[in-house]
Amino acid sequence: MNPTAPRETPEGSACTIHAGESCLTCAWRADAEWGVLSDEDLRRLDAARSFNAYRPGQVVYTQGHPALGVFCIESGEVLLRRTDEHGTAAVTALVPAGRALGYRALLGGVPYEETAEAASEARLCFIDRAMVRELLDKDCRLGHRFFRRVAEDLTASEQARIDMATLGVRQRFAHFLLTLKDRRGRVDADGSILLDLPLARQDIASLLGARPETVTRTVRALEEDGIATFDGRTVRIPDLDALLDELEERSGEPRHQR
Amino acid sequence: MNPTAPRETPEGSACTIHAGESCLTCAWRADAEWGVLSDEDLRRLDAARSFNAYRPGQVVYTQGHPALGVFCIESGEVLLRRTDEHGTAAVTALVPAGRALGYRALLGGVPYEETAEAASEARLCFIDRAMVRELLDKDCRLGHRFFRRVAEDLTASEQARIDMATLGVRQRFAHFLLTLKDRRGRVDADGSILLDLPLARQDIASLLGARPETVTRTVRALEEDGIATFDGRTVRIPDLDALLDELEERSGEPRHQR
DNA sequence: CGGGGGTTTGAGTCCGTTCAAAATACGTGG
DNA sequence: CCACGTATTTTGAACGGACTCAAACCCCCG
Repeated sequence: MNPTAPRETPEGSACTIHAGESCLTCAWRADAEWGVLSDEDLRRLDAARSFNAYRPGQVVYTQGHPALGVFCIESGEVLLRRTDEHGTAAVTALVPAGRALGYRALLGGVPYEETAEAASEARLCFIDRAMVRELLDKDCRLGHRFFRRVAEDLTASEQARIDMATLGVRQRFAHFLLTLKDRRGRVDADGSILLDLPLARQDIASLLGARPETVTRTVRALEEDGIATFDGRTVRIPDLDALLDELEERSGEPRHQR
Repeated sequence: MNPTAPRETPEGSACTIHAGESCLTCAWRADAEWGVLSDEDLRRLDAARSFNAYRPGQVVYTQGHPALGVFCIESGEVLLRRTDEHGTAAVTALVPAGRALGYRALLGGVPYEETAEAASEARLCFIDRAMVRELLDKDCRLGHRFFRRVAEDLTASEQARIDMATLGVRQRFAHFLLTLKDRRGRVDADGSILLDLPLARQDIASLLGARPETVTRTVRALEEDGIATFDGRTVRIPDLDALLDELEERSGEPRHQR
């Protein structure tokens, strides 16, 4: 269950930079859980946190290890990978910048439930468990915010389960592209949308609950239908409406009752 | 989104019984979230709560309605049914006795995310939102307990997603039977295990992420292989090991990395 | 006794998988 | 900077599990 021993500090040898943004001026302050804290508490948070840069693929924390603290994604995206008791591994989420990581394990008092690794170049803050606990005790609202976040995650996970049962791979992939578009989509000179896939094909497949071969074929099919063109990890979407139409066509859907 | 107007009291016309178990002597006290409360608080909880009986299929609360409070399942089981924005309905969980219901919406400050209906004959407690809030404010540990519960639910939901992608219907069904066995399994005179299915075939299918026809065929296949026999809603499992073996055979499993 | 929903059964189809091999991308050391 | 070995991605062909559709069946209830 616990292949390697726990460590004292965040894993990997990412260099610690003390020059990171202040929590008070953080771009994500409004959305982040910490946003409920007073300026004074934020300053204490500021002083206590450390700041690290990660290269793509670098592990942030490992499933099964005791939770050392909470991470915040300042920039980049982080992949969550879970291995169950049968040894089956799957990507469970691609977490966007601005969100916290590892709070579930820390607040729940359990080891990390998944391995987190940087999907792209990423910069993360790390807040030690002692500081988190302290802030949590001081201001109950912080706990509420984290509760809300988990509740949202749960809703999202249940929706993913429904989609898995209801939608085909093509539709799930289209949905994934739209999510990416909202996060990191750019508009090209000719008006078409550009975005980069932050994941290897394999990991996209795992996230979608499909095999890599199927993803490849789906990509080709979308290209042949003029929905999108793929060049390496860059995707071009000439007509957003065409992609949106993909989601509507729910082929064989269970009759919704009442 | 909100088909009917919210109501003042728990839905349906279940008769309120004041003679229910006291929270202090509740069989689930040790497991339940309220277990962290002091005897004094438990007495206040006792006084404030109401107690209702539900017939199978009766709605406890409805998706989209504002959260009025938290329910506790004293006996019986409750089905959670979720309808997404496309109108696709799916059973998301079968909640066993001893667990709370509706806390996610209430604590998260959002409307109920799903419709809850009694799967079997059930007896539930209802705790008004005002009382929940009061206890929550007074004792932070209660909030922690609920956080833990949602975190566990999330882990379970993610596992279900993985199972959906990895396992066949037959294995998912076998897994479902084993869950039921742990909850409500009895041992017959001849040593075989007996249990009742608390759900209609349709709902089992939905919970498993399959069609009713497929469930029927799976049932037949299990009977032909001597794993279990089905008589209406009663299931007989002559050899538990044979059923357990079903779970091991993960046919085409994604190579687990590292 | 005649609905009516739920369940079962059958036949045919399709989507996604499996397996195997070729092609491409990638990182590393020379 | 190029050559090489490895990992990933792509392609092809064949298979199979679960789905669709449609009809028959059943049981419960009025």
